[in-house]
Amino acid sequence: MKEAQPKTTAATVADVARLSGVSKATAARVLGGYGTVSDKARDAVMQAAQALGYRPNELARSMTTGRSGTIGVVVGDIENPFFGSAVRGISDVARASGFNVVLANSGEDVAAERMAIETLVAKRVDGLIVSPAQDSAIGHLEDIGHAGRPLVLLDRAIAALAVDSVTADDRQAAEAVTRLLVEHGHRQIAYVTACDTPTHLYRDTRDILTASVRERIEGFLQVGAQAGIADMPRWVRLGANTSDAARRLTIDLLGEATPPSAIIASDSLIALEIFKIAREQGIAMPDGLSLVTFHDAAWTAVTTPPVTVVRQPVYDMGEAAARMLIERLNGETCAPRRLILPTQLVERASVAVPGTDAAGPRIRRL
Amino acid sequence: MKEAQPKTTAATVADVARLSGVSKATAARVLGGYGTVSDKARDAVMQAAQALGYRPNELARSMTTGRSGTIGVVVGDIENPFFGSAVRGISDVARASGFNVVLANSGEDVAAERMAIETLVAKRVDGLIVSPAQDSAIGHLEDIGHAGRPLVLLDRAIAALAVDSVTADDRQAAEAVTRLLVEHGHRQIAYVTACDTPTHLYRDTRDILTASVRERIEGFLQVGAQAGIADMPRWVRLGANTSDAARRLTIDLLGEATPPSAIIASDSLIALEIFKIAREQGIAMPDGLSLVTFHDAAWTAVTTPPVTVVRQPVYDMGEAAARMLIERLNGETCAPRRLILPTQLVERASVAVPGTDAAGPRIRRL
DNA sequence: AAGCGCAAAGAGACCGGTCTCTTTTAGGAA
DNA sequence: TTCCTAAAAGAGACCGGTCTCTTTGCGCTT
Repeated sequence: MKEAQPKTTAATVADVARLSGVSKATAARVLGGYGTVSDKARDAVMQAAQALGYRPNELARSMTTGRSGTIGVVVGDIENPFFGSAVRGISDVARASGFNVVLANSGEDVAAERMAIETLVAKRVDGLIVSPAQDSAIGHLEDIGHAGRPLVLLDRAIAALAVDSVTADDRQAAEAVTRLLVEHGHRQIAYVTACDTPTHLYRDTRDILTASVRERIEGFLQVGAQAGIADMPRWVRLGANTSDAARRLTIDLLGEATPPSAIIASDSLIALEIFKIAREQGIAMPDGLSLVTFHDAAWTAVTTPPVTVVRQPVYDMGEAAARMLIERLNGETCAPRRLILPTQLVERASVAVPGTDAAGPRIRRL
Repeated sequence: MKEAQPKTTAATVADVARLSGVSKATAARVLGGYGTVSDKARDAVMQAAQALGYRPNELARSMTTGRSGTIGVVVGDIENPFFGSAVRGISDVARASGFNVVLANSGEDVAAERMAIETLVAKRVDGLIVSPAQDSAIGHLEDIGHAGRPLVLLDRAIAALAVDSVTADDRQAAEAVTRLLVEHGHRQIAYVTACDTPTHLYRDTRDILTASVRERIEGFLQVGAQAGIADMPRWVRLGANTSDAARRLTIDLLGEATPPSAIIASDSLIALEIFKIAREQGIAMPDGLSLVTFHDAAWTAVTTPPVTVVRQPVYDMGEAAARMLIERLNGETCAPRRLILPTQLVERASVAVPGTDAAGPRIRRL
């Protein structure tokens, strides 16, 4: 048994070169797959590499080439199936193009997001895909550009930032949802979101720092106002960013003097909590309470009643973001593209005319 | 405006040293936070770094130190909420200890898994956490050890591999679930899993290459046999690895001459499909069909009826895996630890005595 | 005043690749 | 046979940090 390979330290090109009796440069050419080498030399090098169990050091490679073959992704919460799908879309495209994905969780916290981005840039990822927690503090996002790395915003565009973005048509979707409820006769419609302000209170759409949510609330308010509903802003509820918070908030909401007859949930995690509470409190759905949620999570089709949802093309959004980023990495220099993908209102059975037993007139809307 | 910073290329320690009038070594000491430096020098260097917008190159740093501050994670499918939670657990612990997470998807394909691991090792991650798709081909897993990186197996242990692992007590859980069903009077109990063999047919537990699933099936078969149910193996169904496949398989299963009166789903994605089909076909649950699933996915509490599940401490498993890995990185050299976390049978209302209207006798089991 | 010890700073090798530039070798044309 | 050209191989700088080893400078002892 002559397996006596030094094991103390991994084999390098220099080691392989020495064993195969060629120069370091030639060995590097073979192992790195560039330049021209004779068949004879190639064979010798390959054999030596095999014998030594040579594994390239991608770190060293990246340092000289300046490319790491890695894209950084910063999302709010991977546990949220919304981001789960998006990340899957990203990583499928990435892999197909030979890129790796480094994932970081921001927990929707700007400070954490800033740190994550700093680390990723320091690690020399080739580019980044970020779902920015807020669109007010954008210094750290601009830094990405300064560092010469392309950035693609996912799910949340930022007007002040001239970079590629992929979002769903949140505004339009919110309008459609609100209109659907209004047309069913609802006048007390609440909008519940994980998004928050320092005061936990809603006063102005300018206080909402998450772009997608702001758009939705604007659409919600506008359609409500158009329908002649007074004091729409009072129906906006912020801070449902954990299941506990969502719970407490919903219970308070339903216990108010004039509770809502319909709730719009800003994500499927919130919708789930609302669903649970309605069930616990014996509120019949949709008669006692109508519910619509953003994000067509898998479970929404399977409840009783199944939930009417805004279907966002989440996986596709991830794919598109990755594709745009990789185009930039391949030298694309066109003006920033703001891709807005259409959504789909999937009517199931969680919306009814308030206070009736029947599911009410089936009104088709897109 | 004297912002004329060269912008062509990022500032390096050498640049900072030059501007601040100290040696490269001193500048490096300040910027790298090691060695001893005078306050005067420190100030000068910091100021220069500020002026030049210096950002450390983590790549170069990793190359000399040999540590990248990164842990690699390879899972079957991030879109599966099971892995979503686990990854969240991993990344929370990682971040708290100053590590980054590089995520790779294997799609439960060994070849993809091998490639992912190879890349991660080449990128010099400090250690890996892997959910191995199969426990037959383990060469690429052994290579991780050869490369001097610790490995922790997540959710699926491999007897032949002497490394740390974190799993749920799958065997025990499967036994409890099967016993629950048997005690309710079920004799036709099917087990549906995403796991597959080349023939798509189940013949022997040795054909099952995913450790956790094998354990479960063994427990399932044993309890069934003990209860005197003949030909248990015929109830094992493989290959429900996409929602389409799960669908087709379930439809076939329910259409057989003697359909099952109860189904055990190996993961929540499969359970969801089964639920959908039952609803479509007008099969009342639990009277017409009992259902139990592994993984306490959020939605299982909210359906009608809510689903009886095996609660696995998924987030905790991720946390534990990360913790064990980091211990190894900090020099822990004890014998491989095989951590098996207990599960919990959460009885809800999807299990009943077959063919009755009532939910049957409520039998407590753990 | 000489000697000692330690903090602070500098010089330069090193990590493991890539890549430019130079030198050697081989093959074909004149 | 000589010359020219292109392919193949080699030498060594370089990427941007870390780190060892050496030198310098200062305060303190005796």
